[in-house]
Amino acid sequence: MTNKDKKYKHLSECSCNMVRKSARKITQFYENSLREAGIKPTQFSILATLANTGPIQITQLADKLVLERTGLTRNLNILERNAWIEIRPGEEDSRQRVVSLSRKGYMQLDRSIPYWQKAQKAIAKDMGQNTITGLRKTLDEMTEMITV
Amino acid sequence: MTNKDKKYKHLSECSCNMVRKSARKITQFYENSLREAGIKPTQFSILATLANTGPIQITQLADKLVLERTGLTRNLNILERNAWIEIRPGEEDSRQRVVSLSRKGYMQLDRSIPYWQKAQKAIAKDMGQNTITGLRKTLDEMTEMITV
DNA sequence: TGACAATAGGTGTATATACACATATACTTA
DNA sequence: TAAGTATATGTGTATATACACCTATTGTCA
Repeated sequence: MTNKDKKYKHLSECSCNMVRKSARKITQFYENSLREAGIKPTQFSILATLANTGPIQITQLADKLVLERTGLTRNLNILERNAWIEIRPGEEDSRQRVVSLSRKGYMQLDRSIPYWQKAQKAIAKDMGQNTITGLRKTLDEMTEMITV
Repeated sequence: MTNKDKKYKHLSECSCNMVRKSARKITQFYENSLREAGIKPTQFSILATLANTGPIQITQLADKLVLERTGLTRNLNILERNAWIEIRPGEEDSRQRVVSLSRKGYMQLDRSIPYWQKAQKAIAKDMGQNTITGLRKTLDEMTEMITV
């Protein structure tokens, strides 16, 4: 191996790339799983979060989802177009917009859950539930740790 | 807790979302780190891979990067616009296009490496090198395992 | 060798994501 | 209370990513 080869070898150990690679793969897998339900993973995660939080303002929702606020806005546009969510102004602060699941949104979420569960189980079976649990812990720590 | 609450609680354990959340965070971190070098993490990883492989055809490169081929094409357009890479037709098979790093591409890569290293070290310091190594192993397994 | 399958690659279109900047409303304080 | 600051959100623009579909070339086999 020449010096030149060595010089670039370690670049393949990029921590950023390792996570993104996996993210691409697992996203494809969940997209395939959810396709029949007519929903994308991002959209699913937003509906799921809304089902748990109830009505919530945009900045808070973005924070919960670890999603850039302006990115969330465009995601919400899609959900609103599908009538899965309702957005109304904040009652006390008119700058705010409060997002909530619509009846149709709950129906879409309920319809999607079995497909999501199938994907969840497939991953857990392949990797082992313990591995997944450990992975979640490590990734959550990483997500918490990084302050951008 | 009502039944309704319970019903949606487990959705927060989505394996897809846990990886994507981390991917967003760490991407932001590396984007910030690399900004001064004038390069994005995706672009950096492509240049780095090219530095290791030498001239390589597009499908093979996409495979190495675990990147969807058509997505790679658009990435390559940007790199070509910056004159960091050269693309020429395959010598034996004229359907192929062979990608290689240009002199300017090597220079850009070399200029970027210190910024990348700083990010790498920051993550390793925060998480612990052992954790990172284990994480890489698990994520690589996951990436390998998932067949879309 | 001509028809058809296989392969390499690009384009159309939609969603996802990021950041810089713009706007509107609320708050604070001199 | 007017001026300046802080907060909540949206828009412009670029990159990232996915899939369905299209084209061009190559390979195969009757």
